[in-house]
Amino acid sequence: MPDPTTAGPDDRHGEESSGPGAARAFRVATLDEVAQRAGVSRSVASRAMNNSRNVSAPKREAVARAAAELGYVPNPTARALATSTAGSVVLALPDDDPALFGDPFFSQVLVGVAAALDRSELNLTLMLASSERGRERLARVLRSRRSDGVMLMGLRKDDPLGRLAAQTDVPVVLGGRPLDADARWYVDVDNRGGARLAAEHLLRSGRRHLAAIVGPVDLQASVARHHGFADAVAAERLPADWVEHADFTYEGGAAAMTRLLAAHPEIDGVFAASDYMASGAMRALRAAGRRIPEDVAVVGFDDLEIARHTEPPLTTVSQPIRGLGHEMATMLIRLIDGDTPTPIILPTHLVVRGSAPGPV
Amino acid sequence: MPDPTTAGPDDRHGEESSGPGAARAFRVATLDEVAQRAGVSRSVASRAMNNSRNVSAPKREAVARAAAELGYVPNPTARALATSTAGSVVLALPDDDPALFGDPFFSQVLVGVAAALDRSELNLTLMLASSERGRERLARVLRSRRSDGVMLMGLRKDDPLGRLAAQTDVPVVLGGRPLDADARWYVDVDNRGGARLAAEHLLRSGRRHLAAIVGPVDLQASVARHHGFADAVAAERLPADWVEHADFTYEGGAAAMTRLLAAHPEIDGVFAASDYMASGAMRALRAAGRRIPEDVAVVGFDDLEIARHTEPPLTTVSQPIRGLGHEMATMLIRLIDGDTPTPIILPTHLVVRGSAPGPV
DNA sequence: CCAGCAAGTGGGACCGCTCCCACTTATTTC
DNA sequence: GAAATAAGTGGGAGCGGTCCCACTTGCTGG
Repeated sequence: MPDPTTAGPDDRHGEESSGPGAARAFRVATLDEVAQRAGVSRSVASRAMNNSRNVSAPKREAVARAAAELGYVPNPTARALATSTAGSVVLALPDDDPALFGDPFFSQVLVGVAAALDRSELNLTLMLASSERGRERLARVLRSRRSDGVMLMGLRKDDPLGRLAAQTDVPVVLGGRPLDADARWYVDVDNRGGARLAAEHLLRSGRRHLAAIVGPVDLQASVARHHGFADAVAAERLPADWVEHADFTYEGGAAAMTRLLAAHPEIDGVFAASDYMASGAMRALRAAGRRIPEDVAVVGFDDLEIARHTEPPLTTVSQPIRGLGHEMATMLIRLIDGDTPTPIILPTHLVVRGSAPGPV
Repeated sequence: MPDPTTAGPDDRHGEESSGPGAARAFRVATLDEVAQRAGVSRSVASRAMNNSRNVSAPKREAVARAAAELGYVPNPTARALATSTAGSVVLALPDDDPALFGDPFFSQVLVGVAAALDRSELNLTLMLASSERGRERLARVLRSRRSDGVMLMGLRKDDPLGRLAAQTDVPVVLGGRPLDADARWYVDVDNRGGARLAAEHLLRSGRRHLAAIVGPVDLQASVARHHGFADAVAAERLPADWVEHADFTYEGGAAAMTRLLAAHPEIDGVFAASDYMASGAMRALRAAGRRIPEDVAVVGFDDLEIARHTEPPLTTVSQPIRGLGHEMATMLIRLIDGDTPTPIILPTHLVVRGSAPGPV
């Protein structure tokens, strides 16, 4: 009866089993071994490890001791198979998006997500899903229950990722709202309100010829910021159509500014829907001989680090980027736990710096 | 004998058991069901799916068809348990490091890693391991074989992460070398050579009073850049000790520059070990009334986007950040496959812009 | 005194896959 | 033509957990 589990006294927990030469195959202890050492059944050991009920104090302690001595670490894969939960969530996003990757935006989201996940036992799997392969992988992961939930960011209009996520039975939390589908669960930033704040600030400081540089039309955040700008300008019965689209990049912002100046030389205030674009716009303004803020005031959006380092420092709309990640993860956890959270809109606020000082 | 596998004809896969609208508890098909539908044993089905040998053409095809019809997706967890491989690797790094998170550095590494992983079947798990909890989690993951390999970045001197990684039997690839331990497998950038390039460029353009702003002493990359600077300056028998330390941030660079100016007003060239610090130094120089590059030339390191947007644009040492991530992942994959790769040092090169033009 | 109950215990059936191995059938080889 | 070899097949034992459930106990209460 060559049963290794009951083999004999020489069966100590395998520090080292001679592998086939290359790598040492360190065999970690299993629950069976812990149970055996503690003199209890595997069931009891399992209950003790998960400290659930129906384990007497002495046995619970014996198991704890045996586990410690053996350096036992539960095998998450086995647990995952048995419970059919993965123990991990995925964060999926396109990797070719300058709005996400051109700056510390993404890193900050990640830090927030990781912080929230840190309290749970969930691991974070990252999927950059812009390539076709990447998409397929995400689809497979979603269908195979390899993950307990998904966070999706940077969704554009008609993004196949959205449809993919809608088809799965795994909880999905969106970062930002999609333009087309209406999502059940999402965390967004008050883009419209923030943009309105920016435009109102310009108006309040006496600017009367406002232009805006906004992002691509297939991003909800972009459209919302555009709306916010228009809200404020229209409220003053000023023309709200001095608007150029760019791609959230520095160069794009500069080019848009140049176009705006050509069309409307009397511009005295600019709202750019990202700090990078604002920064580019400032270069274009300087190149055109305009002084900032004397001739033209500039307000950005994001409050990235760069905003503190432009010359003059950039007045901008601050959004809680880490908070976005944190709330997304928190919402996902609640969803996984069976709760029914409600969508969250995070507040934005204006940070006034030199590029657009307030009314004196 | 109540064997569920041969239970009866009413045992079909539950595709249409739940309504089309409210996707709930969708039971995905198992290999058993595929096998049954294809009229073969599970063994054959398994072989067919993994297209290994010993499957006749007709059966292979039957399995493929059945799998397609059932929308079969293999359960990675079960596979992981059976093969005792995880199917994923982890990228671990501290999340409180401005050198990693203050700029798009980290995102770029990630894109490189993801691109390399995209060719394999490996998933990427991200662990931000600066908190004590995070460290413990990483340790558990390493011991539980939940991961097939680890990439470690941003290791500082005496970092517990290093010891943690050394104790595991899972392959470990380092991004950058640690200062204390000597790593088996790592991918690094030629920091020393790059810094030398920077200093030599300043010298070649006629600068004779060089200072440097370098990073913290517990980072190997930082020390190496310092060395590279010293190499070049010492070769010209010029003083190589006009050096201040900062923390890779803009503010730190500005403060260091101020200190340097106070100590050595005759400075006519500055090497800053990061673009952010260079950018801060430029602000300090302007504040002190120095013209760039007429009075003082400035060279940075990294070639981040910001370098193109400073005024004047920053001459800097370009390093292949995505390449770093890509090579790390590639090396890890080779390690997992049982190969024995050799450490890699990626080349750096100088990008000349306005802040330090070349010799005329 | 025995049914009734709660706490505690361990046997064993899963979870869904891989892979070894005994076995059948077709193809060589001497 | 028998033996050896190759190709194909499916049974079944794991992988390392979870968890249901039948089965002791020790107490309570009628």
